[in-house]
Amino acid sequence: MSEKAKIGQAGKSNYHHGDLATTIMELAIEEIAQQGTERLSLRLLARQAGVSQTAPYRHFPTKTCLLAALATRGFVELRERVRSIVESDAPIETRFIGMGVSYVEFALENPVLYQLMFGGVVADFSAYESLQTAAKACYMEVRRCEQELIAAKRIPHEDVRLGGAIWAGVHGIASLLLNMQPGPEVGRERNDPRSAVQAMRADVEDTVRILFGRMVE
Amino acid sequence: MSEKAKIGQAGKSNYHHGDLATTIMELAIEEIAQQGTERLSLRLLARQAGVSQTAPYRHFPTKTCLLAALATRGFVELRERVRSIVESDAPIETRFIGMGVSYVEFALENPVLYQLMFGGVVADFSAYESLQTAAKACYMEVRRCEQELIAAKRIPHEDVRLGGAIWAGVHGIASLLLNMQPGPEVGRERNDPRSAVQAMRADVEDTVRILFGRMVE
DNA sequence: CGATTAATGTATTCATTGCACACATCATAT
DNA sequence: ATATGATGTGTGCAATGAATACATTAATCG
Repeated sequence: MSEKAKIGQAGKSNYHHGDLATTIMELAIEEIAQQGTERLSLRLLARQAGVSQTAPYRHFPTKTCLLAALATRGFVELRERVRSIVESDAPIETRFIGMGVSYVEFALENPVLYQLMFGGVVADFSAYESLQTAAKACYMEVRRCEQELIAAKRIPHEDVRLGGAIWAGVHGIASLLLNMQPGPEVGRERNDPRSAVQAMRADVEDTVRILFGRMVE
Repeated sequence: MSEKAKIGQAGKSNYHHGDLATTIMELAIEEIAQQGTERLSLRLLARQAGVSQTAPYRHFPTKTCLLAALATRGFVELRERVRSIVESDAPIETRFIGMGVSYVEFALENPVLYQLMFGGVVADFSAYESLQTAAKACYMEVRRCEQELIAAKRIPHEDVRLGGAIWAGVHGIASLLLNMQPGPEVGRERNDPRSAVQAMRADVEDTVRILFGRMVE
């Protein structure tokens, strides 16, 4: 069972690719990063993978299915990252801020995935069950962090919307950093939104603290 | 000059449509709301507008140009709305919270526009100058609100990232509300992210206060 | 072992799309 | 009135998403 994975690896039969699904996903990420979601074409990915033009459809019956799969993977990975922070044994204040920082960092490191998760390209989340459960699981980690804050009596626990507000905060930072990227010519004007964005990126932790300061101190 | 607008209005020549550009934009919004950005087709819009299949290209040389135009309009309208709040003569605390609320309300009322503005579909903002300046102008209103808060000595004014953080907050709320919409079957589980989202939507103002509470009190 | 079967990839086909190009028609300003 | 620019039309083409039928392989089980 451990050896079966290297099927098409060393120029063998060449009929079966070995792991087309993940290969397609990886190529897709690259392609989206350069061309955007609109111009992405399954056929091109197939060509790049050195495989029949319709082979990818075996794994992703629809272009949107591919995008949804990518988004799902994004939620899984983000959850993993957030969890590793929340479960560490630092004081809750540290973990809380750290969670926010690592959340934003994930977005910065995986811009394509993050955009797919929240960019509305998939439109109907509920049409893809695994996507929906992945998103839910991801949120539950954030929520867990919130619960611990409450338990530590640092905040009044009657705030039902607190979990959402926390998520909104980190998501907002991440989304802005991704979407308001300064072009090659960096505007240095006083009121240029991009300069604010630049400042935020320069020190994500500070930005998180500005937003959540009251909750932890 | 005031009568020239009703050109193709009352079943006249029918050759010139009168105002194809805005008609296409409006149809596009509807279509995107139902089908999503991917499935949107200029040809379909043309058919719906009762016009040649390639006519829209006269106004929007590219599909992405149409999307960019929509996003631009979104920024213009959002700016207008935010400004009307910020410029009123209520105390700054009220205007600040009100700004956040009206920002979120705009997103809820214009989900398609908002998604186009921040969903990353347009990818290269800097390729469309009017879009970029509209976005900048929009941010400047938020920023203006921030400056007034600072002037009122309510917050330490050395926070360069404050403007960005404020924007991130409202944007995060808006984006989450749009993207985590509960499906027909409303999850009532304790940890369902959608229940948090529902709570947020039920009272946007409270949510805004939770996030920005410290800044205004 | 050897045959069955499910997983995976291929070949072919079709309607639709984005977009380019040349042409038609109108509105207006000179 | 007429030249001119803005707007709409018609045709055509390459590329796409996707459906269908077929080929090849790997794994299972007698």
